[in-house]
Amino acid sequence: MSNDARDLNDRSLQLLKTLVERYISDGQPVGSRVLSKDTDINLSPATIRNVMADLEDLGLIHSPHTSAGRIPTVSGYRLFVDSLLTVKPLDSKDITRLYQGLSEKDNSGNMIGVASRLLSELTQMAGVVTLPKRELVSLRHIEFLPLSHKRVLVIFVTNEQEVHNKVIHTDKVFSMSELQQAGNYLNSIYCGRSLVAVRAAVLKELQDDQERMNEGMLDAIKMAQLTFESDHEKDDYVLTGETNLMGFSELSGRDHLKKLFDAFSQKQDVIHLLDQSMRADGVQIFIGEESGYQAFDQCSLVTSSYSVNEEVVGVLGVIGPTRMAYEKIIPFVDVTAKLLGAALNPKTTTP
Amino acid sequence: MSNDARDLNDRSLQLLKTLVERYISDGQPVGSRVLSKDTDINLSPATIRNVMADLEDLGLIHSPHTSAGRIPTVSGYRLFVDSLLTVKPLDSKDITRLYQGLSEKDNSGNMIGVASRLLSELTQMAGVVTLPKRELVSLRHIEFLPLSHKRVLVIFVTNEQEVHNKVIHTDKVFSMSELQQAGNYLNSIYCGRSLVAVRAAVLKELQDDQERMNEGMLDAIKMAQLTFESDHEKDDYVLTGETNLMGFSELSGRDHLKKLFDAFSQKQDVIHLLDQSMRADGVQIFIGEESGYQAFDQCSLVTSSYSVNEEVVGVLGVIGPTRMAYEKIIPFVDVTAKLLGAALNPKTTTP
DNA sequence: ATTGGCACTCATCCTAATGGAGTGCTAATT
DNA sequence: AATTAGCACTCCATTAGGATGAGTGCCAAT
Repeated sequence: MSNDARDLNDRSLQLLKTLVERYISDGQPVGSRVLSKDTDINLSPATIRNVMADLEDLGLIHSPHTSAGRIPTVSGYRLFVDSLLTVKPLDSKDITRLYQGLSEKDNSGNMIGVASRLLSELTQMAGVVTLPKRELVSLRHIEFLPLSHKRVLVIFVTNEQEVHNKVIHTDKVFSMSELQQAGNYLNSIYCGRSLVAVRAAVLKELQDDQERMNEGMLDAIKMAQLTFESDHEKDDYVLTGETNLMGFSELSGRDHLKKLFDAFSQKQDVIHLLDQSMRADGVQIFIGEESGYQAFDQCSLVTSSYSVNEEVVGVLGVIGPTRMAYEKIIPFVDVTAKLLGAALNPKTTTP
Repeated sequence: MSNDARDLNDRSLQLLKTLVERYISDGQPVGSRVLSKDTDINLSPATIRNVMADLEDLGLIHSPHTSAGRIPTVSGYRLFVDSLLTVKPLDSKDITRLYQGLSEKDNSGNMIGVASRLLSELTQMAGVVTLPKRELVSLRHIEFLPLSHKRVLVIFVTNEQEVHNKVIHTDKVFSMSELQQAGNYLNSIYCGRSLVAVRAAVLKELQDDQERMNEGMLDAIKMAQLTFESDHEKDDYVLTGETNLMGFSELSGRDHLKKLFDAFSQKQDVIHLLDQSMRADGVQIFIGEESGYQAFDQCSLVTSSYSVNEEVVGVLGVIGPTRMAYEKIIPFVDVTAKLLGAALNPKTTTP
């Protein structure tokens, strides 16, 4: 008696595969009987029961109670998606929708939102897309406007056309023209550099010799420091189609749903989870408890990082019940990530 | 036998009042027995039953089934909030929280979000705040940045410190400096005027004699026109604490919850509803079906417009189950609206 | 006009009975 | 040795019956 998944023979694996597929499509615990009719290999229910007992010993499936069929455990799903799953090609209608949606130049500046909406609409689950990483984002333009009470409104544009703004508190009152000069100065030296680079450069300037700068320059640098000092704009994401999740009976326990939606509005757990997918490229999957967050106990997350210019800048994915059609969702997320990356790449944009 | 609410005597009204109060606090249909013990006027259950029968005839209350107590109908609630309700003074802790939250100058630019969060946190229901009306918002600053493919990024600031942006498509390619000049020109003539005024003025310029303008001016006006042509930035709102609503059993029917949340993300129904409160000032209440939207069947909406400089600029409110503590929520919404108005008023801001 | 009394209705809760799906085990078969 | 048929068993789900209790409506008495 061994309990290692490696000495499972092909037949057992085949059986596990059909079991998972069947459970995903029906949502009912699947018994030896249906399994016997569903597989090509002709085996009697009795034999199948023996195999299932083995699979249960290995912790790949389990029955909710004595006289029910079996349902996959998290490990079962894991083995399924890692080794057994046969990916289905994308529906051609879906490809078209994705391609159209993500290539329209009109939605510039809201590509992220569009991507998220496409994910949720076409999968009928929740779609999530992180905003591109700040670190890999370059400064396009910066500008200051005076407010009352020693406050200054900073507007800066990154990555061609993303507009950000922030209010900073200054030591003294600035006039409109002073601020304009500061803006011009900063634009002239920092334009085109990444935000982290700017931040580093600014800090260095402040620590180094301040003598060789005139007052205006110093003020400008100080304001830049205030603007970029912290991760003021926490990594964020766009989540859509949450309501689709309310339809799934397995998530519908009242507490469960509340926890899930709370996690969505708290954001931090989701962010942390998505962050983990940032490192790997390609599709990554968190099944049920694997995520480590209670709120996602009954959920799976299929994610993929997306890249601009060969560099990973963000993550997108789909959130749904553990029992989801992985074979369709995985390629779907994969393609969406690639299309989004391409759409965000300024070099590949065609007139 | 008449069936007009006007010939209800004081006793019946008193009874209705306690019935509603009782139902709001307990959530159970209330019977003649408890009502008899709960009122000052000593009446036997039998008498009360007679009165209740009258109230039922008038459509103010009804029983879910033969042997249950009575619960208020929409009309019952309506009569209650209009004439019977005794408003409770705000909890002093709540006042403090509101006052602190809405007077901190740091959250400038996100006052709306803060207000919404306060509403939802302190009421444990959903809070909603519309963004201030564009029409009553004045242009502070406008600026253009060139993008690829004859597109231009417009950034404009309204109302001291709200930053908006939009991408417009132009006829020809502009250089950075051309765009800068256009911005300067527009700033010099339209600054300080309301967006609607700007829009009107721009249209007039275009229809009138274009001869007396030079090319640069004309380009600037055209771009202004593109920027302000439509309600591109649809009236919007900030909604928080939706998840609080999942706790209420009366809203927890799966369909119901889904419809409600769908309405939240569709936004348009909510917007339309809030719009109606724009006209009236002071607190306004929609009870259950009164709203006219199926999704809000089981909800009540307590709203109030908020004003800056005596002028109504937006609406805020609380969304919760029909069975909510109106006597607390109404003054709460009222005060929040006033504090938000004050907080948004640039003139009253103190150093 | 108010009240006590009484029959009646229904939801809720508990219990028991039944049917069915699926299992585990054993003995027979290939 | 692997597979299968058969059988007893377990447990869920559904149904039906019965008790309980809250609350009503109505009528006759006060």
